[in-house]
Amino acid sequence: MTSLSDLSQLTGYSKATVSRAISGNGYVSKEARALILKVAQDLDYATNAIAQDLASGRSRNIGVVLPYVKAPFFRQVLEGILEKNFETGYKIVILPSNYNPKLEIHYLEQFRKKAFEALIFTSLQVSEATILDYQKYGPIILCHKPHSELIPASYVERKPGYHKVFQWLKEQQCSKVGFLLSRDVSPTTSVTLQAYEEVYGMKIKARQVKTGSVVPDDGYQLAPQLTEFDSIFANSDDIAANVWRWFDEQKLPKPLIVGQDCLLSGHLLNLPTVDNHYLDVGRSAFELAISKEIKQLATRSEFIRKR
Amino acid sequence: MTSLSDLSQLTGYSKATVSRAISGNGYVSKEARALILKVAQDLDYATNAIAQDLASGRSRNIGVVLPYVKAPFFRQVLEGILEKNFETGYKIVILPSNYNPKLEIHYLEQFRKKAFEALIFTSLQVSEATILDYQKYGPIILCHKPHSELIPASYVERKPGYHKVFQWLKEQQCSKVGFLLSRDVSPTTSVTLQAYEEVYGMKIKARQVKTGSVVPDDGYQLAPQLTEFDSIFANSDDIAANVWRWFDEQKLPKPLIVGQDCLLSGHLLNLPTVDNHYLDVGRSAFELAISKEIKQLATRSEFIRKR
DNA sequence: GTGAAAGCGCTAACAA
DNA sequence: TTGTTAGCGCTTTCAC
Repeated sequence: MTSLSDLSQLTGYSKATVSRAISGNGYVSKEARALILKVAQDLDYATNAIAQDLASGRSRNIGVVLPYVKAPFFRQVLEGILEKNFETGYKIVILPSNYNPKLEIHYLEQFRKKAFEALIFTSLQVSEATILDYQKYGPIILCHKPHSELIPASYVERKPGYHKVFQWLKEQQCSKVGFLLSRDVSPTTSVTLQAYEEVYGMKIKARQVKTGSVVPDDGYQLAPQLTEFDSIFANSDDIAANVWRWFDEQKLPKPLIVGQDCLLSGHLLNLPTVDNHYLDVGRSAFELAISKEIKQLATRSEFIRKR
Repeated sequence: MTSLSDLSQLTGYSKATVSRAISGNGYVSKEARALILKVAQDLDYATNAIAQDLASGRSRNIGVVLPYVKAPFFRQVLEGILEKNFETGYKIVILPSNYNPKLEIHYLEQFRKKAFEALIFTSLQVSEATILDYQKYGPIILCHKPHSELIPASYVERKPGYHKVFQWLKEQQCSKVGFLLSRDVSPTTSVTLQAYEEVYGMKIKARQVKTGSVVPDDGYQLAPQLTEFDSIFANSDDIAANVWRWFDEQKLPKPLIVGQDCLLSGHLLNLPTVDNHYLDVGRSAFELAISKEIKQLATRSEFIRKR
């Protein structure tokens, strides 16, 4: 555990000179540098990152709050963040929230204590007011469209892709569209239903919508409730694929099944899908996190009919 | 940016008393505490995590080195780590290596500078000698079986599961087994071929083995070279599924295809698989990281014929 | 070119 | 119960 003082003592130079020699900031004579570096080498000296952080007042940590890593959305957003972060010198810290607002608050508190220089929320349980509150401690980025204009965000503009989906389903003469969604109320849910209503020009009926569709197997579990439809819009390829599997096993005629997120499962079964470009969401979220600009970046989703 | 000193000045109490009041360590009179906490509240005071780290000499960071997050192995090991870490107070820092030894060294150097209290390598490019070298700075855990007994590790004991695979293939009268592997030389490769040779009692022939099978699509690309086999052992369900897809598209009779890792793709197509329990590998790796014990934990793989 | 000294913000041993 | 003091290890002015 060699420290700067040790080097200072052993070389006879002051801590300041040693610091300069080691860090390379400021003038040091050739001989001094040589000696100091040599002794440092011999003693296996390394600067203490924590002390540097304290002295410079920065942690270079960026926290990424996410409920879990399995889901395509969270996984890919994370991937985008890591990609952009590559070799920037920031450390990406994973903060699992499990959708628990208490935990989110806990992370916000750590943020307040300067444990992180920025926070990226891939999912938010606490209120936007709370976020607005904590913004004074640094950049907090959301990964969905906030109500407030004052919160930086990087999100998917889903409408365009969804419109295309429903236009296509309409062209295919589909008149009974069923929906698989995760929750009753969520921004994604409302934009989905809105797009449908705009294209089909009719209000959606409650029975068209099945919620509780989160993990792949939910597709299999919910499929029996979908026999009345001629088409299904699922919230993920993995789920869509499991709907397909149920119909396949039952030897029932299959409805048109549209998935999302361009996953392997959908590819294998040749299901149409929506590419939501989550990677880009992650990339932009990272940019926002280090830029300290308050702006909102939208990435447009894209309907992929054939692959 | 209120600091302890500010509180000390404003309340008239010493920094020590304020520190005690805030942290809850040590005696403070009711009145003192009340006053101090009130002023702290009013000033929106928060202890500085970096300063605490410096004073306590710990970062509470654990670095996880991984080439990328897409692959099931890395993703699931990470998941296991995060799960075990949940609410321990450690911060899990993702260190993408891209299989680049230079980067690995870079992270080891940060480790030396106390940026991390422990390091988990899910994949290792640098030599074990290098790891042995850096061990003096703290625990470094590997996620494959090391040659040296002196390096803590959590890994999959693949032999048992693989044996079962080949026994089953033999029972099914498969006499021409093809292999899809990522690299020519790797611990996994050799254990795979060894298991085959032990069960079949014969040397493997070079033409049975196709390498360069890494991402799902590689299965599709390599499939045309597999027509001579009556069975295929692939290194992942995703890859196995793509082999299946190619045969399906060509309307060729399908060989028995065995995958690995219990992924959705294999499930959809009802392919036999090997569960390598990567989650457990991650969980144990984390335990090792905080335990500072030098031991090696093996998780046995498991053949899953029907699901 | 170099060094003294003052911080960064907090903790902890010891005294009072 | 509280305060004094001395760090933790490094950076950075500002003189010399």
